[in-house]
Amino acid sequence: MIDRELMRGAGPVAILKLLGHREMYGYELVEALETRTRGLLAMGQSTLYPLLYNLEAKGYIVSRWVEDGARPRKYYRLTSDGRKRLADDSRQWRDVATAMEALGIINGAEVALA
Amino acid sequence: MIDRELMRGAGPVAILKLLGHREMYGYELVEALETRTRGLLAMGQSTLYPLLYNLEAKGYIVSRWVEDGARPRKYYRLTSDGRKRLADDSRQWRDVATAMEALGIINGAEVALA
DNA sequence: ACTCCATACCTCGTCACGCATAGTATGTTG
DNA sequence: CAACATACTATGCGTGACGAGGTATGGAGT
Repeated sequence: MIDRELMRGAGPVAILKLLGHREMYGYELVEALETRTRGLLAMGQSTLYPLLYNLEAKGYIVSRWVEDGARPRKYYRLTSDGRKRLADDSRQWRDVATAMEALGIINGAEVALA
Repeated sequence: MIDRELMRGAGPVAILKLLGHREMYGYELVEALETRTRGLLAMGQSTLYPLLYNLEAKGYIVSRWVEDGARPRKYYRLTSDGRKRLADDSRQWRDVATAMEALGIINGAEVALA
């Protein structure tokens, strides 16, 4: 399991990325993170739901209730602002990964950034 | 510049890694992060110093004052606990990088973890 | 029928941490 | 002799993860 502080940086991007494909509901996201990342980025409901409310409040995602099936579900999808945010966050993650490699933390190479 | 939440996960490991090579003092670390990561992981003094105090309080690093030169400097070095923590954090970072790749955030591949 | 687990949502309180801001003190440079 | 660089310290605000606890319904086993 991953540390809390690492999750702070990784959580939102992961959610935005998943919602970038198709609309999904909360419980589904919890399971998707568990299976798609083999538990590495797994987060509980008490982490996910507030995170979703936060992303919605900031306008990166929007929700709609669907009452068709057995239980009511709240589906979320990305807004255009959300796509921008996802693109920006992804760039930041690539940057950090680059820096981590430069320091020799991710890979053993440890070269100064040229 | 990277977001503060991302820094929360990246900051401590980066410092531990730098101190893994040789003992360094605060101001030197600020500059090392700036140059070694091309500003990607740059942090100000008000972020670094409290971070150092925190790592020392947890026993991952120890400090000693050196009065030889022009100004007094406080040098920090890793403890054996610090090495363990560095090893553990590095593993977590590799895990997160793996998960980010699986989600297609770092690289475009986007494969499920096999 | 009844129990238990899975599904699906929501809420509150605690704790940690980044960093802006501000302060102190000395060496170096124009 | 005024700026600027070096070097460390202290404080307060805002943000967010997550444990713990709560509600309600569907399905599976006995």
